[in-house]
Amino acid sequence: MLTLPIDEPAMMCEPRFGANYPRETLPEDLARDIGRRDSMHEDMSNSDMREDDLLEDEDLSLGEEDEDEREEDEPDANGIAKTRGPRRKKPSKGRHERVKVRRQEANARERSRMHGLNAALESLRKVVPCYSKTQKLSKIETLRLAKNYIWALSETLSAGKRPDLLAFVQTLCKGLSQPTTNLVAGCLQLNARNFLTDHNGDVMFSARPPPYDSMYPYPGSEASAPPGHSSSGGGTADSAKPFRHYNYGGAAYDAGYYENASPEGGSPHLDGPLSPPMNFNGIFSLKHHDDASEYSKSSPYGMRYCGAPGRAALGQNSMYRGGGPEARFPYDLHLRGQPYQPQAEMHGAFHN
DNA sequence: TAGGCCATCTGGTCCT
DNA sequence: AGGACCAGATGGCCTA
Repeated sequence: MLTLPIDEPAMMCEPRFGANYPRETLPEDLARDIGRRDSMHEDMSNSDMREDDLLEDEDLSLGEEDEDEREEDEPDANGIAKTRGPRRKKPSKGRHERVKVRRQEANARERSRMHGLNAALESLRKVVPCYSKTQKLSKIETLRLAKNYIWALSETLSAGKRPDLLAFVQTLCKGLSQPTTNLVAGCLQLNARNFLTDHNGDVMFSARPPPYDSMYPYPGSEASAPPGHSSSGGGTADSAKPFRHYNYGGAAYDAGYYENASPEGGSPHLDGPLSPPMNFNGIFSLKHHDDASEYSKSSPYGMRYCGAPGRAALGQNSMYRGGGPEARFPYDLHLRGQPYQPQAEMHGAFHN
């Protein structure tokens, strides 16, 4: 046989994770993954090795010395030595090995890069609403939700007044898939059917969230509506329609609070020197709570945003405390010279 | 079984 | 030359 063993350590492992990617310095999961990949690499490399076989056939016909710099003219189809034009260098075995090693190193770098990207994405998952280890948001949904979250929080600051809960959640769910929308709604103990879409795909309000209404009824609301049964609140035919995700193009916002453009329309206008409110929403403080298990334990949805320890979900600072529809958000803004703790408040509202 | 999601490989491009 | 980044291709896994 002309081929080398494809699982030859010197061929497959040593160059691949040599100077640049020592296996022992890799993250644990990456090293494990690489180990798995190495074990899988036999069949994965088969195509390469078939190609390698052909190349090595040529190489063997050329001999062992490096032929990269050979100057002899190769005869053309008529047997006449070509003296002009670009000469096609046959890859020598040494050159081919170097190419292969570089390719393997590039693959390892690319894997590492993608793992870093995924790690960053995972950290992003932890600071947007509805983090769950068991039901992870997809990459695209994580990015969309993060964008909506930033936008909604920015709106909260720029508006300078209490936002409407449903409008906030609707903003969060803009453009998200239905499962993700349901997830967000579930995190906040909302029923997704409460923000319905009309036949144009625009989100419409049909009812207040029954769980909150039943616990903290608004004046005149149907306090007897059973929690979790949204259709009983609205009672309309629309309320029975399956929830569809937000339509980006024609978003129907709560006119009172989200009167600006959609998240797709760019950052909301801010009067301050910085466009987005920086370091506002407790995201950074969340870094101290990387262990989401403690949150998920107490959550009926297995998520950390429902009933975090040490915080009364529906207590004094709850967004659902009494009052009218304007009093449904958990915090007051103290914009001028007053102590202002929006981080903790927003954290409590959406990271409980 | 189709579709969604994901990890990985791979070749190209750009930059240092 | 080599690394970072990107996008296309591919195959595996999972779910409706």
